[in-house]
Amino acid sequence: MNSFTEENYLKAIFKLSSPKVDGVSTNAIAEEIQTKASSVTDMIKKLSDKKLVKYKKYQGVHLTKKGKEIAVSIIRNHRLWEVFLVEKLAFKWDEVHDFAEELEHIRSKELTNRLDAFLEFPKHDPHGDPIPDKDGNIYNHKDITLSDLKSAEKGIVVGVKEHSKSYLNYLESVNLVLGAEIKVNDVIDFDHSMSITVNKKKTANISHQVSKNLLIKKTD
Amino acid sequence: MNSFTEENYLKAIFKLSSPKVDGVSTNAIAEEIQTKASSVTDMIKKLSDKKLVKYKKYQGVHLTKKGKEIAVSIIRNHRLWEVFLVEKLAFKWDEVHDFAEELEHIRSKELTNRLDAFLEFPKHDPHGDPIPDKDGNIYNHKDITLSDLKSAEKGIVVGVKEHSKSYLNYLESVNLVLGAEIKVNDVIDFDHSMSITVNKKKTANISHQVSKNLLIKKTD
DNA sequence: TATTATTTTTAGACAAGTCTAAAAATATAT
DNA sequence: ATATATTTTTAGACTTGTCTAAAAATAATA
Ligand SMILES: [Mn+2]
Ligand SMILES: [Mn+2]
Ligand SMILES: [Mn+2]
Ligand SMILES: [Mn+2]
Repeated sequence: MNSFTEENYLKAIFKLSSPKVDGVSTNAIAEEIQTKASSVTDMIKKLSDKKLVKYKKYQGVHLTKKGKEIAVSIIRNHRLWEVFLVEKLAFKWDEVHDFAEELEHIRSKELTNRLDAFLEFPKHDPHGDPIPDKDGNIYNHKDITLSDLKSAEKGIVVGVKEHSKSYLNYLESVNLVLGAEIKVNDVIDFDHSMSITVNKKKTANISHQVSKNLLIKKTD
Repeated sequence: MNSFTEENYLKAIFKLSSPKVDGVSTNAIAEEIQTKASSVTDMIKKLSDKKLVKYKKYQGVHLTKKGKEIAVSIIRNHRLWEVFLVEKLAFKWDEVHDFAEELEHIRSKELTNRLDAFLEFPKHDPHGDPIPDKDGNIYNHKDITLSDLKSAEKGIVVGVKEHSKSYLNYLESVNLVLGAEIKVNDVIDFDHSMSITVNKKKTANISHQVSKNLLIKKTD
C-alpha cells in the first residue's frame, strides 16, 4: 500500500504530465504540492523504487503504467465524492474540494464502483471535470475557453479550469454556472475583457482572467 | 488539529473508560490499539500536553472534556458512515467497519450533520450501536444479552457486542439480524448453550459464546 | 514484611517525510 | 567558449510514531 503522501505525489505528477513535456520537473512538482524541491527528490526516489515512476537524475520524472493507474483511480474517487457532496449532501461547488482531497484516499474498487452506481454514473464532477470510468478511461472535453470566443459567438459553460473558492463564488454571483448560455457582445482589444449576456437576461463585464478559465462548448 | 493516530488513541481510551475503572491502563490501550505499551506511554504524554487526557505516571489515564468530545464526534462519524454504506451503497453489515475506520477521521461538523440529515437522523448503526446526536449525547440501550434470557422468555435482537466478520456472517446464516424475534426453548445447564426459535419459524442451537454477544430487548 | 511477578516508564534506535544549506549539473547569456 | 544563473541533488538535521531492552514502580504472594 501507499501512503497519502505518495498518492498525492502521483496525482501531482499525473496532473503535470502532458504530451508536450517529456518528464515532469522537480520544481514543478514542488510548486504543485507546496513543498521543497529537495523533498520532491527524496520522494521521487522512493516512488522509483516502487516502480511507480521512471526516473533518471536531472531528467525529470514519468509515471509508469502502474503509477498512472493509481493516479487515475484517485482522481475518479475525488470527482465521484465531489458529486456526492453536491448532489446528495447539498454542498455548493466551492465547498467540496477539500473534503474530496481526504475522501479520495479511501481506495477500494468496490466502494468506488458502488458510489458510482449510487450516483447513477455521472460523467462530470461539479466543476465540469470528466470522471474516469471504471477502466480508467478519461474523456476530456476539448479545451475551448470563453476567451477563445469572438463577438456575437455563443456557447454553454461546461467547466472551470480554476477551482479556487473566490473564483467559483464570483462565477455564481454572475450566474456563470455549469449549463449557463453565453453570448459574447463585445471584446475589448486593450485588455481582452468582454461584455457578455448570460441566459439571454443578465449582461456582465468579464475580465480576461475570468474568461480564460471558463470552459465552453460552442453553440450554433 | 490532531493526527489520525492521536484520534485513534482517544477513541480507544473512550471505549475502555467506564464508571467502574478509575483510569485506563497503559496495557489495555496497547491491547486495544495493537501496539506496545511503551508507544502508548509516549502518546499519552503528547495527549496530556494537548490537554486531551489527564495523566499521572503509573495511575492510568482519563479523557478530559475536550478529549471526550473529540472521541464522541469520531464515533458519531463512524456510525453514520456505516449507516450510509449499508443503507445507500448496499454493503452488508460485516463489510462496513474498515471503511468507517477511515471515513471517521474526516472531521467536519458541517459534513457530519449533513450526512446525518441525508440519512434521516438514524438512531442506531447497522450493528445496533447508538449514534451520538449532534450535541454528543449517547443513548445506550441497557445491556441485556440473549444469554440473560431464561426458558420460554422472548426478545428482539437490537445489537451485537462483537463485530467480527465471522460472527456477523454466522448470525446472518441463522437469521439473527437486527429486529429478529427470539423465543428461548431450552437452556442447557452444562455449557449454557440454548435452543431458540427465530421469527416463529426456524429453530437453532446457539452456543454461549454466541448468545452472550447478542443484545436483546425483552418482549412480553 | 520480604520476595517475586507484573505493569509501566525510560533510554536509545529506526523509518517516513520534511527542511536548510551547500554542492553538482544543466541552461542561459555574453 | 566562458561566465553566470537556474535547477536539481546531496548531506545532515528534525519531527512523529514506532520498537526493543532495561530500569523503576506497583501489585501479588509467601
Ligand atoms: Mn476538486
Ligand atoms: Mn472537481
Ligand atoms: Mn464499526
Ligand atoms: Mn458499527
